[in-house]
Amino acid sequence: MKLKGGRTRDEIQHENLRNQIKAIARKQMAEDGTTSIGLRSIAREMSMTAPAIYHYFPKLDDLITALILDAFNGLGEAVEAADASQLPDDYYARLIAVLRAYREWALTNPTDFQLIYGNPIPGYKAPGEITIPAASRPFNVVMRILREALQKGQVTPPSEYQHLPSTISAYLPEMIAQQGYDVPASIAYIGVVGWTRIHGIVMLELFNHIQPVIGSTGEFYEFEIRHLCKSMGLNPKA
Amino acid sequence: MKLKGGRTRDEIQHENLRNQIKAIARKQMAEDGTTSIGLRSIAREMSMTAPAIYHYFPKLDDLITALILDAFNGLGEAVEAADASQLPDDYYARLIAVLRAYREWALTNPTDFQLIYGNPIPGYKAPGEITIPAASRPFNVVMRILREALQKGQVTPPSEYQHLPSTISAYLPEMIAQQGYDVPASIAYIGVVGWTRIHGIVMLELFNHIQPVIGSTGEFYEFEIRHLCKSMGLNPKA
DNA sequence: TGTACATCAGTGAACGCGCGTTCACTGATGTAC
DNA sequence: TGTACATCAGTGAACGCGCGTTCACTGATGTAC
Repeated sequence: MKLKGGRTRDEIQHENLRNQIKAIARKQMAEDGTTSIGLRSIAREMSMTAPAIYHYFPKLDDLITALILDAFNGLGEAVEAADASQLPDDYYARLIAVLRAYREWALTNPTDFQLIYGNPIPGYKAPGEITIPAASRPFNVVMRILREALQKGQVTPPSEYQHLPSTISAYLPEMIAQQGYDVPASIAYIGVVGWTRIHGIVMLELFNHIQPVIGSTGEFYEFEIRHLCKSMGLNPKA
Repeated sequence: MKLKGGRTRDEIQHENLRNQIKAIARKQMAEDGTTSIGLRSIAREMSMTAPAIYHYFPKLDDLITALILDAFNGLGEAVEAADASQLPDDYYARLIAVLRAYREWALTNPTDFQLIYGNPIPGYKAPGEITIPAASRPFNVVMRILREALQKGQVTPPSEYQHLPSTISAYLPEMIAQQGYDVPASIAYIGVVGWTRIHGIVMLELFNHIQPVIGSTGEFYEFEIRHLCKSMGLNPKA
């Protein structure tokens, strides 16, 4: 029997169970780390036998891939939503919102963040052709904001980034073309710089390395992302 | 029978075996991740029975603590050696060498780096009173260089860091006094900023997230640490 | 110099637990004719 | 409308493997008298 969307009741039920399995896997990760995902323990928690899980994920690796995809897409959606929540022509507000969203998503989904940006899971090999597009979403948003801001003349890449190291300036245009970013190399470069900067703060905060040194990681982050925008000539709307 | 240093042959033998156990644990981590350390598998590789290990590490956690300590100290020593390898009054060269050493140590000891800065090991709780002093060593080196450079007037904290967020400017002097850094808050702050910046690059490079975007991570790092020094007014010796 | 003793590294067996994956199967459901 | 069939979620048993930790013990060594 077909329902709307061309999916049968069975297919919907199947997907519901896949989601339930993933939800339990996420819970287990939160409790015991990303390496603790186990088909047997998930089955136990679902009051099922272990082999039943194989109807939904033929291999443990498939489950992990699904979790990683969900995580990348979750971060991507959070970042895109933050961007969309601001006035389209307020590039400063958009970029700040996006940078905040990156940190907030990491702090509210620490195990998902570890799953995608932390230690690899032993023995697991991610299928790049599937995960990479999802992984690019947050960076795509930043590139879009910077491109639009640049078109309106509201971004001026720092002068020292006009002359990049030779290997990098040879590489970036290729990457930019491939990704369709349509920005000058200096803008792509500063996007990468921004990413590494917020990522370093978030990583050190996530594992509690930086709190004892700086006190308030929240204020530190706010202060730093503002200076980051400023350093590229992107300022609050008058 | 006592030998030099007041240690018996037995004590030396005991320590040798502790080191051998740690070496095998490190090898296993390199192969299967930080969560794969196992007393039984170590014993197997040493052609021993598992209970024998308990003479050297009463708990698995003790072994992990020893590995973490070694890792922090290894990074600390690498950074200190890099500092010492430069002319004492060439603060720019010293800081650059130190920043390079951080990345190089991470890349040549990726699992040790994951052990101290990556995902926590499920169920393991680090004894902070032991690990924190070792963990501070690299940052201590940076603070020392900046303090000396400042005394010689060769560092000028960026103007925007003269006015820090209130919580942070209230917290830093306390932290500085406690650690005996003897620098103004703006200098401590920029030290933290520097740490988060190199850490972000290293983390993203270590897990291969940034290569596809920037091409050469080595040149990127070099370029960025130079700009970092420049941004605090620390320039190459004439 | 010889003997009694203490020390302690290492063994082997056991406890109680975990895991991923395969296999033949049951039993319910929906489908085709 | 009734029957034969295909589909597939889920079971239970098994395979072969892993783990940390405890326990009573053996056996060698060095020490004290």
